[in-house]
Amino acid sequence: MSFISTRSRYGLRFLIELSKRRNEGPVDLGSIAEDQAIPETYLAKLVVPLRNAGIIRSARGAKGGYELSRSPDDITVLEVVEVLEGRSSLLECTERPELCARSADCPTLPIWTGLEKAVHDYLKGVSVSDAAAPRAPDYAI
Amino acid sequence: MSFISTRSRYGLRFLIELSKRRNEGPVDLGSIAEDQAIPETYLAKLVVPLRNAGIIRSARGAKGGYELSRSPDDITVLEVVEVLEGRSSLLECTERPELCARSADCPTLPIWTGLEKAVHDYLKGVSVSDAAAPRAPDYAI
DNA sequence: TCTATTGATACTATACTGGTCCGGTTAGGA
DNA sequence: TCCTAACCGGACCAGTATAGTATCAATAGA
Repeated sequence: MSFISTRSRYGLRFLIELSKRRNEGPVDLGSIAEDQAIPETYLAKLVVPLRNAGIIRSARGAKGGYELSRSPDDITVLEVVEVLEGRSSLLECTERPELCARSADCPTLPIWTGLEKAVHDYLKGVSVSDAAAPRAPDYAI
Repeated sequence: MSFISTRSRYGLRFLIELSKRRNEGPVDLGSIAEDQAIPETYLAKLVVPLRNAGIIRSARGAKGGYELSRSPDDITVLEVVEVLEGRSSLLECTERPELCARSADCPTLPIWTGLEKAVHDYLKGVSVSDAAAPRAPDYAI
């Protein structure tokens, strides 16, 4: 549907689970997939970019699984979204203005750039540990 | 690609043109399509929801065309985006939480709701006349 | 009536989303 | 050592959205 697809949404829920189960050692994908009701094979694919980005680390073999490789305080939702959506931007125009011949004097460009910044600032201000917190914090409505 | 597709982008540029050519009478689609370098047949489709929403009005026949039916101060970019993207939300979860069985205690829902609000507030604060202004106003970077 | 212009509908190519499937690799434990 | 739980990687697929194109009808001015 959009900028925030199931990739980000599932991925974030996965990371929240990992943060709740810290110091249990590696958590296997299947158990998270099951209790988050996310198709395991699909989740398995989301996990790849998260690992490549250094957000989680994996352990292979029996008793293997995944764990956060950093404190959940240090993982912003912005980073998760960028990694999982594979782009940092809502719009090509703001990310690569050179692709648009009109960008130099496009009257709408500053609007989209401003929107981008609003989104960016908001997402950067929320971390995985905020998300995992039991009570609704101040980023909520 | 996303929440802000060519529909919103073309549509907004179209409205900005109309606002610049106010009191010329109805402006024909072809001339705007040409100088904005937007495929005319595509733009013709975007114009329909804008008319239905009461943002523009049309005149048929020779010397026909389109004009803003309100002051460009009274048309927010939020309205344009909502009308042209056909939804008000980046996410199903925030728009129709009842569709998701988990929404009641989904830890990520407040995050997406907050993001939604940030986007909404920003877009509501910019009008077509702001966009048409020659100098970059304060909504810009 | 001729012609410019909107209005409405149907069609299409391409890419993205949200998956599934399957064979292979790694490593812990009996 | 061998079994098996778990990760790894790639191919594949159906459905939907995006960005158009094409065609024809309706309307109004000259």
